[in-house]
Amino acid sequence: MHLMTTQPDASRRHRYHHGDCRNALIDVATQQAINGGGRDHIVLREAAREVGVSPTAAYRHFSSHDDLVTAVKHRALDRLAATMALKVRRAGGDPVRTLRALGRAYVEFAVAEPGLFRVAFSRTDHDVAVDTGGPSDSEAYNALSRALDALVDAGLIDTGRRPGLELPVWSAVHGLAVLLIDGPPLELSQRRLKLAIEGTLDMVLTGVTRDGPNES
Amino acid sequence: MHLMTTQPDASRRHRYHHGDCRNALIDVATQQAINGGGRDHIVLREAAREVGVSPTAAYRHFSSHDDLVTAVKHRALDRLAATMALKVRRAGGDPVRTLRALGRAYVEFAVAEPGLFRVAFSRTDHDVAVDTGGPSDSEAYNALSRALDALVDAGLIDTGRRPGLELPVWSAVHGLAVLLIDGPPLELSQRRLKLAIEGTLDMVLTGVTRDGPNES
DNA sequence: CGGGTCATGCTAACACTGTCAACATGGTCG
DNA sequence: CGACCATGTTGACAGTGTTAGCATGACCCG
Repeated sequence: MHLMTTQPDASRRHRYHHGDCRNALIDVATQQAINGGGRDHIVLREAAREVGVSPTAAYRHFSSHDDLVTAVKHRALDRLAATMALKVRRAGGDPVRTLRALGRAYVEFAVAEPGLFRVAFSRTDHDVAVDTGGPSDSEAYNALSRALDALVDAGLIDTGRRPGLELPVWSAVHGLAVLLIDGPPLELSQRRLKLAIEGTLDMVLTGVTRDGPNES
Repeated sequence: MHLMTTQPDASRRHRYHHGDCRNALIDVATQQAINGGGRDHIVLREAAREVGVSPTAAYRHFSSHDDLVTAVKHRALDRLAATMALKVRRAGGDPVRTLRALGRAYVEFAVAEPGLFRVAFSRTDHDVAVDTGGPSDSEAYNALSRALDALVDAGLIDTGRRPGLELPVWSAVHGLAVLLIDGPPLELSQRRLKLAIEGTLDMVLTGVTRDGPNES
């Protein structure tokens, strides 16, 4: 079967007998998540088959199926952070526009790549086992923190209210993303989708910068 | 095997040969979701085994595995709506307290029953196939709508801003719930959890009742 | 009252999946 | 050159969703 000549033959990148099978597997697993729309659609055996490798070969690179989806999960989180960083760079220094760009990129990513977004926030056994560091390990979370700090510096957020503000803001944006892709069918037109996003961002910014009726 | 006497014997409810096997299956499937913490842990064969029935018997009541989890999903949504309705009744007529009670009940349910909450908002093939009616089919959503209307009536929300306000508010609460049970490990103490919930509700109420810096 | 029909169960089987144990083999390096 | 180790492979096992075909009890109608 293996028609491998003795020559090293570095030109061909299509044999994984000492090409990186690991990344190849993550690639197709990622594609499975994208096409299928979730983590249940990433199936180890099919991925191995597509890579052209035996099912058990995957176990040289991943300790379990769950380990593979964890790899995809981190890749998905990276892509999310990357697109957010890109949009933020285009916001010009203004803190309000920065926060809005952050949130907009977040939910637009979810809508554009629901499969990736779902596995990015899917529970993996790996997470519950080893103590995954808190949210500050996420570059997206840190970007949010910096944006809020900038709003304080700009005098738009009262310093006393600043602590613990990340979670409410993140919640609003994350919730919108999740509801749009997994909630009840809202059948939003492109226009109404935009309105929902901007409306949510309005609520967040107002809620964070102003004072309101705080009777519990 | 079937030691069924000819007498109707209505007293015994423990045989499912003409007891309702369907509800029995939903019961143990629901328990699977609760114990396992998600929809992947609800497995048809094991449920049938536990009910004391052959695997294929389930197919007399559910067209597929997915159909079973859809049943559990609706049960979960009902329970969520029920606990919300309970808490709202205790809020006394005040519209602000009502909205807060609504949100609090929502995320407290998610934290108390993560398994049920996850399947309540998990994508099922059944949903994508038949056109499940919009969110107004959900009693919880309608309760939110009424609470917002009450805030308008109380003069706390400008009438012009009222339309489309359900989604942002729901997003904030839903996002918090999801992040608490599936997001990065925040290791919140009971006290900090309370603060996160109330802080989010503060943001929502302020954002909804006040006016803010709306540069897009 | 008796016989047929239909809902509801059962068994056997298929195609898959994740996972493990045991074996093979190529490249690397002392 | 020869041993080692990373990386593959084959074969098997348990468990899953799902289908086809068969059995039988309960109920209804003539």
